[in-house]
Parts: sequence; structure tokens; C-alpha cells
Amino acid sequence: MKTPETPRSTSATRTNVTMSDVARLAGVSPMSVSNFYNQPAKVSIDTRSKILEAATALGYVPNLLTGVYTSGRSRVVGAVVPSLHNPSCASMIQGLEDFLGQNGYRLMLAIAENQASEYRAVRVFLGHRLDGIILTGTDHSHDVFQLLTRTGVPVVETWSSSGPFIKMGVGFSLFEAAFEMAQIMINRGYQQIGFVGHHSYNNLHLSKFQNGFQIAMREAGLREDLVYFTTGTLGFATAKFALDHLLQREPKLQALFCASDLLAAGAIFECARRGWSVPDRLAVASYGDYDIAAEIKPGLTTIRASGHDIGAAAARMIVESLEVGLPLIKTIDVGYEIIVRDSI
Amino acid sequence: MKTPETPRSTSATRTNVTMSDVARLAGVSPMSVSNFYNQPAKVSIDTRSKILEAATALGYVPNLLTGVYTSGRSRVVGAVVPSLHNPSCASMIQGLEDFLGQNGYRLMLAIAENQASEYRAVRVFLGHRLDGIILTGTDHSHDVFQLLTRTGVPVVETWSSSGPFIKMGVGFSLFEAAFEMAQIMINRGYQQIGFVGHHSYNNLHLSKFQNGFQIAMREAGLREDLVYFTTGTLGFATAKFALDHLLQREPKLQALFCASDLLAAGAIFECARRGWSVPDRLAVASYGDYDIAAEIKPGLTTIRASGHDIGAAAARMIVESLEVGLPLIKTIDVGYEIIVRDSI
DNA sequence: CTGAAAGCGCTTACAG
DNA sequence: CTGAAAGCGCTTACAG
Repeated sequence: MKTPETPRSTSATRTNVTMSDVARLAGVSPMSVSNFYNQPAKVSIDTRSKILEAATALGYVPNLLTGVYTSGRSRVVGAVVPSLHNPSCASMIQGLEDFLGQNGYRLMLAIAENQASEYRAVRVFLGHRLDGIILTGTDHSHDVFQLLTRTGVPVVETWSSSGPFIKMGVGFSLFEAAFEMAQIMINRGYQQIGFVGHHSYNNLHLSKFQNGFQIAMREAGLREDLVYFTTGTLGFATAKFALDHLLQREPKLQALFCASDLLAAGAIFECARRGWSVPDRLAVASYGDYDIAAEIKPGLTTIRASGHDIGAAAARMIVESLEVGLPLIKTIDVGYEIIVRDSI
Repeated sequence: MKTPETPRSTSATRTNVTMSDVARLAGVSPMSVSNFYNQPAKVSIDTRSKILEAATALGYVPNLLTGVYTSGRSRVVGAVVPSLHNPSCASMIQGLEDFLGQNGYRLMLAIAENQASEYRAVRVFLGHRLDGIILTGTDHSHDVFQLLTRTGVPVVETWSSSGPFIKMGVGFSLFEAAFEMAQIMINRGYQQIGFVGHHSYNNLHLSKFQNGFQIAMREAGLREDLVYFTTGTLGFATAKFALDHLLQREPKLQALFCASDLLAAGAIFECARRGWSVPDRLAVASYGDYDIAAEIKPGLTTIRASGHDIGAAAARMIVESLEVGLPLIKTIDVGYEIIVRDSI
């Protein structure tokens, strides 16, 4: 006489119907149940209906995790982003999830505001044997670089189209975009132009943008040191401090180039508070082309780059390099566009 | 003589260092390596240093997936949200990720714009044997309901504090919030008040909000049928259509109650275009208290509820019910606040 | 403190 | 078309 099975305490509250349970009820071998889910063509119609009936009766949901061992694939891709409040990041995640979902993959998300937490997230991702890892920006700690270089997992860095990349990269030329926008402002006759950035752990990323601005200013023989970095949240309020600071250093400040529409909108709101006309008293340009850029008065002249496209491209690079073995394409430039409205 | 091991083709590009590899190099049993990672106190200092050295040399990252079998826990929680462009959703995810990350859990994210894709996401989550599932709103298909009821996995529905819930819920009283805001508007003397909602698959969710508005109007003996639902993206532009439509039905329209600040901001921008003063020609109130609410001119009177708190509370409910076995608390009301500014 | 045995739920590779 | 055997990388429960 057999002793009755004692349920494992941890699964007391879980149903945990297994393939064997289904097989037993259907009166077939577990192998047939496995085949039913993975290669139905190999299973006779008769067996198929028996299995389907048993699976439905038991409410069986196949365990996707076990496939990871045998196939070596988890079909999960991990992404690390600095924040979801940044519309660019939100769009990228949306693009990622869209492509991944349509191709049978899932997204594991980590939010990391500094390099230490980025490293922790990457370790956990590797521990979960994810099929691919997507990072924000190109500025990562040496530990992250080393961890990802050693492993065979595909890695895509986003937003910049110029490396060096750990493995693959997708984005646009931050330098060129900022350079071109600065030139447009200079051509319109603005001379005292301030630059407002936002401190995050992706400084290298932002520094390419800042460089574009400064080189353009230098080439035009203009002052290139009116640069201010905010540290608070990337909300509108932060812009006020930046404006105050720059005006103190250069009372004749004529224009502002902001690294984000959120900052630029804040500057425009602050001008409204001061009764200043934009662009007559202060011209404002920025990066983002978020919803608000077209709605605000005056419309914001800004750089548009598609976060959705970047996310989707990053996901495609991962999936393709998984399917083919090694990446075919190592870098994708999704380009940018300058949207001219009335703020400069 | 043994035949040399043939590497599995799928892992050709992966390092895949295993616990056994580390054990072999360190000259100890795999069990000691396992203990080293999970219960270091049980391992002698001598053994510990040998293992650490071997693990570092091989670049070993413990496989977190296998623990799922034996412990029955994946330490991953899944969340389904309709969109990341909605700041409320973004905040909730941020709150979720914060709490989860601090407690050693990870987030798997799915974006689902309709009930069918929500169902697919839930199936995949269950397949991955996630430790908990967080849903947006309380309006789900029967299939989702059934799937989640049968399983032992903890489930939290968000944003509403009134059920019926599949298992647990966290949010605030949508009805009360809308009712109170409508009363405030009525008390200020507005009579022709329009309501602007946004169609999504969480209609039940929104309908509680709409009900609050309509009951308040009915009790005051005012017209309650000036309701319009937009279908486009939740951007600013959508508000224009809503306003046009409601004005056509009621030219004397005095006020607008929007289900989102994004809609309200769009309405205010549209008023600016028409040269209408807010609140004199048209008063505007809404829900959200996003950044823009405080920045826009005039400041937006709006309902504030913390998405971050809701996310964190949902994560806590999952983790606690996992730790304790069964949920202690089934419902949490995080409350709301009405922020009065100048738009009404 | 250490490690040999059995098993988590599946899949691969194969014999029937 | 079907299924018995071995194994994926780890952990539990236990004997030493």
C-alpha cells in the first residue's frame, strides 16, 4: 500500500497541473502531450482530442520555463531604462514590447537610475538566462561591459548611432542633431545661446549632444560656455532654475537650447510668467517633439527621433541575431528630423 | 577512453558555465556551491574562498530559473498595462518596479490595448509561472477571470478600490472622486457641464468615474447627457474634437470635466486658439495632476491619485501574500485629493 | 561542514 | 504515430 502523496507546502495554494497529470487523465504518455503542444502534426487526431479534453478539464497551462533548459532559449528579452517619466523611454519600451510581443517574446523591465543599479539589473537578467539585453545609452560601468562581453547574449545599446558599442547599437547621431539645430539658431541671428541639459547616469550619451552644440558655437565664434545641467526631476519646474542661472551669467541671453521638450516647455511657461515673449525676448529650441511641442504657444522647434522605432529596431536586432546565430547588422541609424515651429 | 563532449548547437554562442563547472574547478561538490550562494553560513571560510575564486575565474552567474522548480517561486511578477504614454500607467509601473526591485523580485511587462491581448499576456505569464499578476482596471474578459480564479497565483487589480475583484484590488474610489469634483463645479455655479472620457478596453473602470459625474448632475437637477468619448490617442489634439462635438449639442456649454489632464490641457490650448478665456468662457477640470497641470495657464483644477503608490501597494500585496500564503489584505484604498487651481 | 541521491517539469534523441 | 530513457541546472531533504 502506497502512502498518500504529501503536497509540497510551497505549492499548497497553487494548482500546478503538470503535463503528467494531463497525460494520465488522457490515458497517453507525457511525450504525446509534449508533442501535442509543440508539434501537433506528429500526434494523431484521436490522441489530440483526448489530450485537449484532459487539458481543458484540468485547466492546464504549459510551463514555458522548462523549455529554457533544453532549448537554451527563454524567449524573454530584458531592458534597462532610467525612467518611465521620460516620454522617449516610454516610447522605446512601447516599440520594444510591440515587436517582441508580435514575435512570441516577452519583455522583462528594469528601471535603473544609476550605474550600480544598472549592473544589478544586468546580473539578474543574466541569471534569468534572458535571450537578449537592451540598454539605454552607451555609457556603462566597466563591470557591465565585462559581464556582457564575456557572455554570448546579444546586447543592444540605444539612442546613439555611434559606438563604441558592447555588441550592437541603434539610435541616431546625437552630435549631428545638436550641431544642426545650433546652426539653425545661429543662422537666425541668435548669439548668446544657452544650453540646458539634465544630469542622469547616461552622461556620455548627453555629452555627444552637448558637443554638437558647442562645436557649432565655436565654429561660429560664439560663446559656448553657457551650459547648465539640472539635477532635479525632468519636470517643467526644473527649467526655471536653469533659466535663472544662465541669465545671471549672461543677462543678454537670447536663446535656449534644451535637451528635452519638458525643459523647453518649462522655459516657455516661465517666460509667460515673466511676461516675456517667445521667441522675441527669448528663443527656445529643444529635443523630443513630444505632444506638448505642437500644443504649446508658440509651437516648439525641436528635434524629432522615434523612440518607438528605436525600440522596435533593438528588438529586431536581438531576435534576428538569435535566429541567425550572430548579428548581421551591428548598427542601425534611425535618423532624426528637425521640426521647425515658432519658438525660434 | 571517453568521447569528447559535443557542445549543444544552441549553446554554441553562449558561455553557460554551470554550477558543476565551478565545483569541479574549486574541487568541491556542486552542493557546496549551491550552499555558497544560498546559505553561505553553512560553508566553511576555506571552501567559500575556493568557490569564489573558481566562480570569478569562470565568470559564473547562477541560473535563477532552476530555483523555480524546486522552490516553486520565480520571483518575477507580471503586469499588464494599456499604454505607457499614459502618465498614470507610467507612474504605476515605476512604483511597481521600485518595490519589486527592492525586494528581490523582477517585473515582466506586457502592454495590451484590448481584452484579447490581455488574455494572451496572462496566459504567457502563467506559462512562465510568475509569482503574481497585476492588472489594470477591473474590466476583464471572462476568460481572464476564469484562468486567474482557477490558479493559485496572487492577482491584484489596480486603480479602483471597489470590486468585485478577482482576488485583490488597490486604487481609489473613482465614483467618489468624480462625484466630489462635479459637486465642486456645480457649487461654483456652472450648469451646462460636459464630460469627456477616453475609450479604452477598461470601460468599466471609466464608467464608475462617469457615474460619479452623472449622479452629481442628476442630484443637482442638471443635464447629465453631455458626455463624449474620444477614441484617438490620449494626446492633446483629441480634446478639440470633443469640444466641437459638445458645443454643437450645447452651445451654452460652461464647463468641461475631463477624464485626463491630457484632455483638459488640450481643451485649454484649444480655448487659447479660439481666444476664449478659461475659466470665464469655459471652465475645465480633470483627473491626473500630471506635471502640466501646475504649469499650464490657468493652473488646472484636477484630481490627484498616486500611481506610484498604487503600483507599490500592488507589489506589496503580491509579495506579502506570497510570503504569508494567503492575502491578509484584499483591498487597499490609497485615496485621492482634489487640487484646486484657477481653471474652474 | 560536506556531499550522494532524488526530483522539479519538461524536451531531445531515439527505438519501436 | 507512440513512448521509455536520459538529461537540462539546480535544490530539497538527508546521511555522514
